[in-house]
Amino acid sequence: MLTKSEKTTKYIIETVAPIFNKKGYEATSMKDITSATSLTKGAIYGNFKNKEAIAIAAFKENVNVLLKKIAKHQNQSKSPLEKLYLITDFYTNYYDYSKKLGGCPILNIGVDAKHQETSLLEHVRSVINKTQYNISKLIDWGKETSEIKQEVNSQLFAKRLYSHIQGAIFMTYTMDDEQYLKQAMVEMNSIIKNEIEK
Amino acid sequence: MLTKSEKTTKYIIETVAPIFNKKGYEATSMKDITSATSLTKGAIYGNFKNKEAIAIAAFKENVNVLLKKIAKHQNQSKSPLEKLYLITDFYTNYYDYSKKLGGCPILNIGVDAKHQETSLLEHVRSVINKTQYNISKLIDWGKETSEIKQEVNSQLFAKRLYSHIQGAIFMTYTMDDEQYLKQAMVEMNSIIKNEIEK
DNA sequence: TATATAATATACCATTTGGTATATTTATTT
DNA sequence: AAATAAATATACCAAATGGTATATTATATA
Repeated sequence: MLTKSEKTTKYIIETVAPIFNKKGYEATSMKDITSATSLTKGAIYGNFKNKEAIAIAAFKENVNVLLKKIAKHQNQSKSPLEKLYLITDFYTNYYDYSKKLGGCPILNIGVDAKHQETSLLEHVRSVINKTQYNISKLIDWGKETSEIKQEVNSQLFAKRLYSHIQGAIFMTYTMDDEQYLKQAMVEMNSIIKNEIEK
Repeated sequence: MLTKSEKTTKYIIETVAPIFNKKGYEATSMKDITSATSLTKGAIYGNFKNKEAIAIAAFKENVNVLLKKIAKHQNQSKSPLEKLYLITDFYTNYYDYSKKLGGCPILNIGVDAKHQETSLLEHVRSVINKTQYNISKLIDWGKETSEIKQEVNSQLFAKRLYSHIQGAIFMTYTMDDEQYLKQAMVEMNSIIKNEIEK
């Protein structure tokens, strides 16, 4: 069972996560945080060391929610190749979904953290590396099950897919045009079909 | 000839352009601006209405410098198809180049401006639309000169190319890994060769 | 129920924020 | 050179910033 402060901590994180994601680290003020949570500074600083700690917890929360959602989506199939297709399938509808999070945390915090002294950028990089690693392992697994061509460079493809997705997310958000994301996923599907699938 | 205040205005814009690009609108303070320029608030506010006006001027400056550089690069050839290849060629070395500007202004300001009340986002969108329009016109021109396949959807391709480039820029910057950009441009070249070129 | 402890609220702090009114300096014109 | 106009510097403002010390209130333990 959670103690009261653990519950408060959880409540604060979940409440401010979309705010930090939308506005970024510096543009989010303690006033934003106390207003959104209806708590006072005493409650906030009793549960977090400083603003940076809240921002990091908020980013981790967003990423956790997102990665769990993707993992669940991938569970629809047990085949590595199909799981690959389920990634592009997930991102086809990512615009609507990620709006609930306040945007794409990787894109937003990745860009925002570049000029800061926080450790947020390292967290972003870590998430990207882990995600790309998972994709490359999926490819390797597909080679073992003979669904995927042996000659595919799994790490290179993972970077390629990830870069493609992030570009489409940026364009879709900036232009408020979902076609970028939809079209990019159509393109990735045909790349998988033509270049990856055996 | 420039008046004194015109010279000062120009000097301020050129000096603060990379700062706004790096840090974003809210995170750049008037103190940053006065320190960087060694001018006082009197000089700054004598030449600009407010901080927002400086940020917009700074963004326009960065975009102008960038677009002129690309245009010059494209002048190496007079063929529309070759000009297309010169775009990917330009972005192959974009990491080093854009560092001087404080990063990619489209990416940085595009993400940063989303949560603001400034008109910066509209400016970003305008630049993206114009750039994509130029690319699509290049394709159309290539169709006329019979260098490019008639069946290519020029507008769709322009969006696809732009999205690809921006994704690679984001990844290269966030991961500090130029391979994303280099690899993406190799990929785009082969797409042009296989899908666009007659 | 009394006591100890944990959690939250309040009041305050120095510093910084964007912006302005006015004084001073620098250019331009007569 | 004197007068005028333009440009910049100085001094100030109220409001907001992140953070802290302490008071108060809930909660858990004895």
